[in-house]
Order: sequence, then structure tokens, then C-alpha cells
Amino acid sequence: MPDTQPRLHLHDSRTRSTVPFVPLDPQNVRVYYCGPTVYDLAHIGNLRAMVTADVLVRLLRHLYPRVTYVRNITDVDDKINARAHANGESIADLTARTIRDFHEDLQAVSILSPDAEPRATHHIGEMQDMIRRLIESGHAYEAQGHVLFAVSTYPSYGALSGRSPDDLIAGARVEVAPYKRDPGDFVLWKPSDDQTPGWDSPWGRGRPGWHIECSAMSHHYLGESFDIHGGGSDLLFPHHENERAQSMCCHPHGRFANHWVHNAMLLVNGEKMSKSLGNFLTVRDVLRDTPPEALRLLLLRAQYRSVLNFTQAGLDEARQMLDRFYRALEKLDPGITAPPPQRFVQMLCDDLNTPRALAEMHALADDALAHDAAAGGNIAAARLKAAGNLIGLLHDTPEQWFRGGVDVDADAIEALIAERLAARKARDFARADAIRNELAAQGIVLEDGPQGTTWRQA
RNA sequence: GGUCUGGUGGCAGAAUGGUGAUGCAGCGGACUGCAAAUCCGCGAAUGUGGGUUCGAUUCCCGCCCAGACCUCCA
Repeated sequence: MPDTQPRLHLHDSRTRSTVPFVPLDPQNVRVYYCGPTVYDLAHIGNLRAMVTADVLVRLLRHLYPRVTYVRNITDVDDKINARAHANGESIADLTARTIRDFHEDLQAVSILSPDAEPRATHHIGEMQDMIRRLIESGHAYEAQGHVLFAVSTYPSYGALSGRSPDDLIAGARVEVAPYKRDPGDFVLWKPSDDQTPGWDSPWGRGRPGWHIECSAMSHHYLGESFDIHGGGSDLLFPHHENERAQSMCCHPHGRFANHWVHNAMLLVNGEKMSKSLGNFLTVRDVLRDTPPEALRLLLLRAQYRSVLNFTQAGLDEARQMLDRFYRALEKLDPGITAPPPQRFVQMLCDDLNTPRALAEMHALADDALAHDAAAGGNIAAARLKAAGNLIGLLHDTPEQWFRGGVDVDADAIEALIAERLAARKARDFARADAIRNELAAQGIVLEDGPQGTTWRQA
């Protein structure tokens, strides 16, 4: 039914407008996202970007036959050097451990692996090639052991982030290195001393600047032109602006990213997350006492371009929403499957409007809960599950969701339920309630239904 | 200082030039021995001052407030 297939519209940061998404090659949609700099655990702000990318890629996979999703790992960076030194460990140990932790955290919240996850240190050669070409074409110059990109050679510099070069100079809050021809020039290659990781190059032993890695890796995996480049809005300038300048100057016939997607920042209790405020939350911190799906749902409750305020109350609410969804999935018949409803997909196609998509899921849950199987309750449940799965939710069974938290002795609980049933039959409600209270104290909630008494974790 | 977003019920959070989704919380009812879960129902919002318009929450301007970015923070 190609006529009824929803069309994806996405907001493009470069033009600051929401436009129809038209793939360069409908047979292979190509996406690049900026991944982590691996010096510390992922925090929930990092996670928002990764979840946004995940929903986008899942939706693209639903709409198109093939998607190539590349997400890099920055494993050469001065913050890494500083952290390894402070920890008294090798850079290799630090980055290996951080990458492993990053993968664990993302997997916990059902973020799918990218098709390629290149590491900067594995692509130094390509970066050097690009730098060489930029020097040869007059877009870059050497100065005091550094190679710098000359922003004045790229007339469109600033077009992506909507700034004029004059604004940038006026607002520069960092001291401008004296060897720069223009205050806006940025480093492509910089010298390393003996204590710092470095690679031999035509410009001496050194290491790459931050931006060049993404230009080199996106070109290597996706070509001169690809469909979508994404990341947090804080990357728009300077990182993405600089990436674009380098890539467009190095590959003048390409378009680099056709479409730019940026997610808004996350606040914690109304404040920007920062170590000095003491509100810096890692994914692990949150998952210690929250089911991973609740964290994921919390992030999807706001549209990705809105600032999202992270609170414990919001997390609790996300958990309650999932309780109801899983309650509805108890109506699911194992044999019944359904595609995600068109209206749900339509909402996602409207610039990833996950709040409206979730409203559709609530309607499906209503339907499933209010009707028995003969009246379509099981179909609604199947649709709900398909919808949830499309955005990386509802992967558990209701059994796992309601009972999966901590270790409990199910046999002991069943024995107490049997004892309570006997007491109720004898109309000894004092004893029956005492048993229920005893279990409640252990975090076990009893529910008396038409089919008998069931239990779940609070 | 410059650039750019945004201010919607108690809270979270959509949408829209013409009766403002959804969720949580609250209130009433059904069900229950009482609960829990579920169901039915109810109340409740567009920061502020102007302008354009038959009509503005939506478009425009001022003000107030919040946030982001301004050379390596998702």
C-alpha cells in the first residue's frame, strides 16, 4: 500500500524548517551521528541524543528497505589524556573500559547498535589525507606546528549554525591563538609532546583536531554526500559547522549532510546538568533503581527538539505509564500479531512527534483494557506492542515487567496466597489482610481478580 | 555584549488563525469483604502590554522570565 505509507518530515537545522525527507538513495538511507568521547560514563544527556538517533533510525528502517547508520567513537582527545593521567591508567585501558560501559548502558535502554562504529584512532590516515588536500587547495595552512583551517576560504562558513563570522569574532570568549590568521580558524592537526599520543605526519608528530575525525569517517563510510547528520544542539557550533566547512572544501562536489538533526538539551530539576551543581546523572546512576524502559520512555515523552526537564517525578510517571501498557499487554494472545497502526507511524513521521505517538499508544491501551478478545481487545494489544516495539519499548512480557525486578520466592508467595484464600473463605478478613500487609511490606502487591489472586512487585 | 529557542491546566507535555490532545495527580461513581487493578464520569491552562484580523494561544512589535550557543560539552 505505497499510497498510504506515511511520508517522513524532519526539521532541518540548516534551513531551520521542517521539510519532507527525501533520501539521496531510497535503497540505502545513510545516517551519521556523533558518538561519545570516551573518557567517562555516559550521562543522561548523552543518552537523549542516542535515544533520539535510535528512534529516528528505527523509523527509517520501518520506512525504507535499508539504512546505514554510522556512529563514531572519539578515542583521541585531550580530555581523555587528562583523565587517564589523573586516574593513573593507560589511555588504552581508559578508552576500552569506557567503550565497554557505554555499550552496556545503551544496550540496557534498547538502543540498537549502529551498522558501523568507527574509532578515530583507526582513521588517522584518512584524516591526514583530508588535511593534505585542504592545504593543497588553499583551505588550510601550517603555523607553529599546527595545521589550521582558514575559515575565510569558505564563503558559506556560518551558514549551518546561522551565524556571521562577525558575530563569532565579537563574541569570542576564548583567547585567540596568535598564530591564527583569522580568529575563527580552527585546528586540523596539532603537535604532540612525548607524553601525548601522536602520529607521524608531514607536519610533524601530532594528533588530529576534534572536527576532522567526523569528516574523515563520515566520508569513509557514507561518501561525499549522505542523508542525515545528527547530534546534540550543542554540537551545532562549532563542531558541525567546522565539519561541514572541512568536508565541503575537501569534496566540493559533494553536499556532505543533506539534512541536519539536533536534539535539545536536558535539564535536571530545572538546571543545566553540571558537575559543579552536583546534579550530574550518569545512565548508571538512574538505572540503579529505575527500570531501563522507564528511563527510555521518559526521554520520549518530550519531542526531541524541546528542552526536557529530568525529574524523579517524571521518571515515576513514566513507570506508571508502562504499568498500564503492560497491563494492556496481558490481553495479548501469543498467536496474534499486528503491524504498528498507521496513525502511530504518522505521528512519528511528523518530525518524530513521540508525545503524540505515545497518545496513540494510550488509546490502544484503552482499547485493549476495555474490551475482551472477541471485541478486539487482543488485536488492540497486538497493535500496542507493535507500536511500542517500533520506538524501542514494550520488549518485556507483562510477567517480566511486573515480577522481574528483584529476587523473590515465588513459591512462598503462592503459599501465602493460598493461606489467605482459605482465610477469606472462612471470612477471617483480619488474617487475610495481615497476609496482604506482610507481603506489601516486602514490596509484593496482591490483586484479587475474577481468575483468582495474582501478585506483582510494587 | 552577540545569535537563537521557548513561556499552555497542580505537574509533565502536544496542537492550532475559529469550541486547546494525551499522561500523572485530584474529585465523584461502579467493581471489591476492604484494597489493588480495571471501567464510567467531572473539574482544571495559552507570561504580559499593544498591533493586524470578523476572530489571535497561534501572525507582528515591545516588555518580563527561562534556556541554549558564542572555538573542541549530547
